[in-house]
Amino acid sequence: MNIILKDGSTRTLNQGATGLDLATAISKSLLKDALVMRVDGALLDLTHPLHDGAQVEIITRSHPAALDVIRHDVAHLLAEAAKELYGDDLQITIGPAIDNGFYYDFARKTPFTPEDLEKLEKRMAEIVDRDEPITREVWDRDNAVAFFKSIGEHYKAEIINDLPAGEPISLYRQGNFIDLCRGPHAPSTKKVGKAFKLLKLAGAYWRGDSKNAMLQRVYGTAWADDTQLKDYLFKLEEAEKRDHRKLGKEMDLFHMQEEAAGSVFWHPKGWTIYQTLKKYMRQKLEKAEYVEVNTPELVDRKLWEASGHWEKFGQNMFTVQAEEGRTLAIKPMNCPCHVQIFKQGSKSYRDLPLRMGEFGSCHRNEPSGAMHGLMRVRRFVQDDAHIFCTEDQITSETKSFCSLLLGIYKDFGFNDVIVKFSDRPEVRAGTDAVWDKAEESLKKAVGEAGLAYTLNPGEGAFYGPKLEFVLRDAIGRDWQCGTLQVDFVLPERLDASYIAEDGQKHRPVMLHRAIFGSIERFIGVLIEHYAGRFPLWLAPVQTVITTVTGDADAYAQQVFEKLKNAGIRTEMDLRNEKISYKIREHSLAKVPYIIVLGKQEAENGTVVLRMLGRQDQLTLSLGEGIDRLQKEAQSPGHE
RNA sequence: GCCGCCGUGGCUCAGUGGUAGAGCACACCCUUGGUAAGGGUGAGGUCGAGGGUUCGAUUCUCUCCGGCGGCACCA
Repeated sequence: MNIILKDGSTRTLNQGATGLDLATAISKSLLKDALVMRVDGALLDLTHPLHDGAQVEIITRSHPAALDVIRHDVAHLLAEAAKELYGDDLQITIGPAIDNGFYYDFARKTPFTPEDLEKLEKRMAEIVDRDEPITREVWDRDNAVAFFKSIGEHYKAEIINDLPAGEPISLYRQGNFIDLCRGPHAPSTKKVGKAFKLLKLAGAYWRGDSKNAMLQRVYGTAWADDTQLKDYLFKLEEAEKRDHRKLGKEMDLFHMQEEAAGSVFWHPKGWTIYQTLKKYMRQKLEKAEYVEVNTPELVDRKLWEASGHWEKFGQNMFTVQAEEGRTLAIKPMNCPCHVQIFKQGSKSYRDLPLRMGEFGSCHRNEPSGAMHGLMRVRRFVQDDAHIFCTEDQITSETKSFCSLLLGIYKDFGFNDVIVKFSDRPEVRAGTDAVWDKAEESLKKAVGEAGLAYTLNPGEGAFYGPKLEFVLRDAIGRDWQCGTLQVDFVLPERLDASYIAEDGQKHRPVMLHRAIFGSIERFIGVLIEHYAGRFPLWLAPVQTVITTVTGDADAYAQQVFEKLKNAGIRTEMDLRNEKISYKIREHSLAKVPYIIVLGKQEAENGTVVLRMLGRQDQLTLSLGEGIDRLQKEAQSPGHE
């Protein structure tokens, strides 16, 4: 029979030949590196028989498609090792490949310990050395269920029972270990290699449902070779160094404490960043013709009942008992209040689109386990705004919002932005007809804005579909920050209207939108993105003036006053310490410019600018120095 | 909220069934030194909170609170 290879050439093989036979026929080195193969577009085991006319690509370990196979293989190594070590007390469940690695969920009464991870890892390496052949078998469904039940693997039996009828039940065997699995897998455990590492233990619900039993999940990473593994582990270390919780403490930006779990105590330096960002955003919004408002934080539950929040999200709202049994809720979002402002006086179509922004303080009672530094808090401020517009204006408003957002992200060096489109969730307000309309308008608008998007089914807000804007930071991690949500429901529920050209009352559409998302979270992202080394315009302390000896103190005082008057955020360090000591300290504090002054500078009226992390320095006249700093300290897009 | 781990001076961490240590930071003194740690002395902790076991608990145990890693959640 004839096999067509990737380069278009053909090979003639005997009837019934497998991928292994093909690889053997091509070259020894290919056979050595081959893991699986792609036949007519589908990944298969190399042991799978080929058919005449098949298009075949052998996937070697360096192939991009190999990583998932390797990770899946390693998950099986882990399961085999776990069965061998803890078999009496342990059931296997599922173990897929994920980004950068894999996990395996086990049901076991005894909790795993970190020492268990070491033991498991060792055993996995032994299994690789054993070079156990990995073979595929197709079983009859009932036999498979009975088999897994007989060996005490009830989770596996349940999975098989739930597989759609007609789906072949394939089992993979390696050594004494047998697992239900779709495959494909490498031909033997030796081929999987040892570029893996077990990383952490965690709990995870069976089938991802919090009503189900809690399983023990073991996470690991796996790669094609040791270099890739090392690179990844290095990257993890890098990410840890950038952790905003660690840097926030080191740089004295903010702190949290248990008396206010989930809320931030902003220190002067952190608050400077916060205010700078807010000021920057205000400028941008003003230019984009938004108006800014401010609304109450305590609002009667009646309004939340009317808006639908009480029913859908009441559990996450903090409430306060006011006099006479009146219940107030601390606002979890600003939209109902904005509708109240919109409703004051009568609105004409001429008033639309009305873009209403607020840096409103919101509280949400997040579950205790959800909190995470600045990234997930109970009290935060959004750069929130609601655009009241007509249906016809959805497209143009979405387009201009997208361009505003992309421009702003660019100012922070976020040039990679992914857009996700989330459509109707199961729990929702509004009729299907309204949802059809909302989803359709939003899709059209994104298309016209020229943005590609991926679909995020069922993830929309309860009142409407949404766009989520995900940015990629300096070390390649994704953060969801911006959002735009189309809402036909809230104006209806809260009875907002405007008078259209026909003289009749019409419902406006609301677009809920944010660019930073929560300012708290955005600062967290920025700290990690910049690794604490903020650009000058954001740096809480822009320069520190420090002297070589006390002789220059008087001159330093002059420079300090001038810089302050020029609006530069400056600190002075006249301590009786060696200059290298002071430079080290301020460098570690990530101050962008250290200004070193000594006798020479005092005599010549100059300043020496030392940029963070650089050895070379700039000697300028005081005037030039101030000009330079002032220019660089302006926020992007400043006029 | 769920599973596991953790909670010791301002910070990072060690340690023990007989009420505690290190480094850095801090204070004072000496040192006036030109680009990433000069030296000395000193002060500082009811060992997360509350019960229990014990002659005695920071240490063992339970409950609670908070943090960390995930899961679930995320308007």
